[in-house]
Order: sequence, then structure tokens, then C-alpha cells
Amino acid sequence: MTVRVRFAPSPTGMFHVGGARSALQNWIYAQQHGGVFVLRIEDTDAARNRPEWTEGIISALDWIGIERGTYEGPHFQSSYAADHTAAATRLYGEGRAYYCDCKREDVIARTGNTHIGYDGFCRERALGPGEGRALRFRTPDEGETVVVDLVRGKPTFENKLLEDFVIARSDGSAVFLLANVVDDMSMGITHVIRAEEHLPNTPKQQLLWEALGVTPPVWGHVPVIVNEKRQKLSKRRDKVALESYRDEGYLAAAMRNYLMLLGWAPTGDREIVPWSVVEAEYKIEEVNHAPAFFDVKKLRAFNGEYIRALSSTEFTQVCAPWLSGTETIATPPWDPEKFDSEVFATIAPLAQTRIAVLSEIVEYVDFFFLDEPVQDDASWAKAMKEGAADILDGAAAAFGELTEWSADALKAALEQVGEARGLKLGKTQAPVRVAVTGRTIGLPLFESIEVLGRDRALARIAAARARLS
RNA sequence: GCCCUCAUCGUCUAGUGGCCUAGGACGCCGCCCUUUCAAGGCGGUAGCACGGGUUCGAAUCCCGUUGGGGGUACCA
Repeated sequence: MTVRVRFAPSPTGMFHVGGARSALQNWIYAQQHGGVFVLRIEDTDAARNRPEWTEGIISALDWIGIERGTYEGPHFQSSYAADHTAAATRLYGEGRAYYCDCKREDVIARTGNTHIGYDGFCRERALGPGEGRALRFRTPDEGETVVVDLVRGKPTFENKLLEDFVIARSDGSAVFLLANVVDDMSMGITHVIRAEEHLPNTPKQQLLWEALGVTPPVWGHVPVIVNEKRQKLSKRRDKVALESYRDEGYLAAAMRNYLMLLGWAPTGDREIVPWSVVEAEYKIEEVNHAPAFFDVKKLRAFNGEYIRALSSTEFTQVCAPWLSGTETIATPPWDPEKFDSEVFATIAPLAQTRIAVLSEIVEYVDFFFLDEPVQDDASWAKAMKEGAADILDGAAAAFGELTEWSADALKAALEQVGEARGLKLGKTQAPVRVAVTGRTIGLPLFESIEVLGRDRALARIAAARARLS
């Protein structure tokens, strides 16, 4: 029997990082067992059925390393609607399901509780199909349902505690619980690896598999990812869109490495490992059972390491989207005409150790491509104190006399300016840095000035000096 | 409420009865390096939730408590 796993997201317009983790876990499981990864788009809601959203899912998968063309699908749940209703009809025909015309309010009125589930009111009423009638699955009154779970062992559920749940709405359409099962059945899914939030659904779904006469799959419920308050990451309150991390400049390799480290660790005292190690060592059976906090700080640290591991060439290439802007990445503040890729390439290695996410590259290099450096009041106030004007005068004079415009010469010249005033280079460079780059923090100054060029550097120093008088 | 589930530094984890006076990483704090800031180097901070067992011996096994998470829809 070949292993067949699936990733079955519903299109929502963004790709949840938790979904990325599930997809990766399924992907790895398939890889490790010579199996097939199936992508199914659960687009049953009309509102969740926009073609561009499906494309978004596919490109997000592509980004994290599940490349299009290497898996089966996408299949669309909506195109299996007939199978869903056929299954529902069959279950009704065999007496495994019954029609029910209870409204939710009726049930609550009878049970006095909004969280107690259906009370079985219509169980023996033998209602036929009709307006306003939903179809409910008749759950067994005794016995228990044992779920075979790769990560949790054998969670056991008492059947009598399972309510008679709805499998088809009054309009005849199948509900998630059924549609999901029918699709998994027709796609020959053997292992269902998904988030823990689905665990309570599992006995119900397993009962459906059995009622439909097919051996249920092996399940695997991985703990959810939580926020700092230890709640499941939610689209509403947390930053969960994979795309937003991508657009901020997180590297896919760092992201997928980090995601897999939630609940798991490779052998040895290491965390940053090549994907091949993850594929070789990851064992879904060994994943921790407790929810894991999605720690952006650690992700960021990982990303910094991945960035530093790039060659200079790779680094300059990977920065490109932030230097020009895209549909989803903000356009940089400079005139595109003024951007000089050669200047960027020479300076990029100096920036490489200083940024943790790619979007930060812009503020490190903007002064090369802007006519005037940015106005940062805090930086100005910090560097342009008493003595600053004098230093700028000294720097202007010393730099102006330079015959060799190099970082070393510039440094030596400014050191002399400082010495003459009893100042260390750390103090002397501050006003010059702000005059030239606009900021108090930035790339190594003399290399920057060398690349900026004599005319522009001198002009900026003069402009800053003028501002001080 | 009920059902399910979980529990090692603040966080992510290693640890599967003796190798643990609990290891690594992120964060944080020092120091070094240094033209700012990073990077890098060195050092430090901090944890087996609690209570009972089992055992010669428990972070590791069992029970309970407490606490956390998930679910409880004619959503997926």
C-alpha cells in the first residue's frame, strides 16, 4: 500500500503559517515513505472560492519548498459535491442517518445549554427529506471509538458521548465532517496528518469511514502553534500570513527550518540544519505533544543566520525585491533611476551582517540613492551637539585635500581631525556620519564615503555644516 | 459544564530509570573586539508545576492535584 497524504486548506486569501507547518509535515511523511502528497482545495463555501486564492496557496507552497508539479492536485472539493450527497443519501438509506428539523434554538431551549450538543430529539421521528431538514448521523449508543494516532497513541472516545452530528445541511450540501471524509476516501488517503484542533472531530469522521465501509486512515494530530498568550494562532489577532513574513524578508529556508523546530529537534545540539537533515531525521511520532509558541524573535535570529550564510552574490540577488518594490513589497524611497546596482553590489557585504530580515536593507543603503540623506531628527540631535560644526569644518578641509579617495585615507584624515581636538574616532565620526548618511547607525562610514564619492560626500558635509550656523 | 489532550530555563527543545550537581538554541546581562551599529569570541542568568507512590536509584514509570491547550455550529 503506498502512502497517500494530503494537505487540504480552505482558501481564505492568505496562507496560515500553521498550514505551512502541516503541509511540510505531510510532505516529509510522504517523502520518507515513498508516498504521494495530494493537494485538495476545500472550497465548499462559495465565499471561499476565488481562483487567485488557490494560486496563492500554490505559490505559498512553492515558496516553502513544495514545488508545483511535484505533487498531486490541486483537486477541488467543490467538484466532488455529487459524491458527498451520494454518501449522505446512502447513509440515510441504510438507516445510519436521519432527518431532523430542529432549529439550534429549539435544542438549546430543551437542553438549557449552548455547549451540550444535539439531544437526539428527531432520532425516532422517522422524518423524510424536506424543507428545513438537515441530515444527522446516528452515532452508536455504546462502545468506544479508538483512534490510531501517529503522535498521540490511541485516543479513545466513548460513543455515547458523541452527539448525532449534522452531515448534510437542509439544502442538501454536505458539511465539512462528511465532505472531508468522502474526499479522503475517494483520493485514497492513508494518513491524515493535521493540527490537534481536529482531534475531537476524528471519532466522528472515523465512524463515517466505517459506516461507509472503508478502513479508516491512520491519523496524526500535531499540537497547534500558539501566541504569547498561549492561544491558538488566529488570523484575527496574530500575524499568521506566510506572505507577510515573506514580504518582510524572511528566507523560505529559515522559515521552514524554524517551523519544523516547533515541537521537534534534530539530533545533536543543533537547530539550524539543512533541509536534507530535516527530511532524514524528522519523525512525526517524536513531535512534542504540547502546543508550541511561535517566537518571532527566534525566527528572526534564524533568518539572520541564514542571511549571513549566503554568498555575497546570493545576498545581493535576494535583496532585489526590496530595492525595487513589487506588488506586495513597498517601493523604496529613491527614484528608480538613481539606483546603481554596482554601488549596491560593492556595499552589500557590509550590510549582510547587519540585517536580520531583508526589508531592513533599504534603510542601510538609501543614502546612496537619495539626493539628500534622510532627515532623522533623533540622529541629528544626538550627533550635532557642541563641537559638531568644528568637526564638520575639519572633516571638510581634511577630506578636500585628499589626493587618494579611499576608506583608509578617509579614516586617517578624520582621525587627525579628532586628534587635533582631543577626540577619539568614535566621537569624531558621529557628526560626519549623520551629515553623510542621515543616521547615527549604519554601515562602516569610510567605506560608505568612498563609494559615495568625493563630490556628494563633500556636498553633504557642507550642507550639514550650513544647517548648524 | 462536558469530551479530548498536554506539562524540562521567559521561549523552542535534548533527555526515554543510573552518563543529569539537567545539555543546546533564542532572549536577556556582562566582558573582549571595534569608526556607529551589527557580526564574531568569551562568560553569566534561568528550568524538571505540586503531592503521593514504584524502585537500591526517577526529569524519566504509576496515581492524584493544579495549571495550560483544543473541541463542543446546518464553519472548515
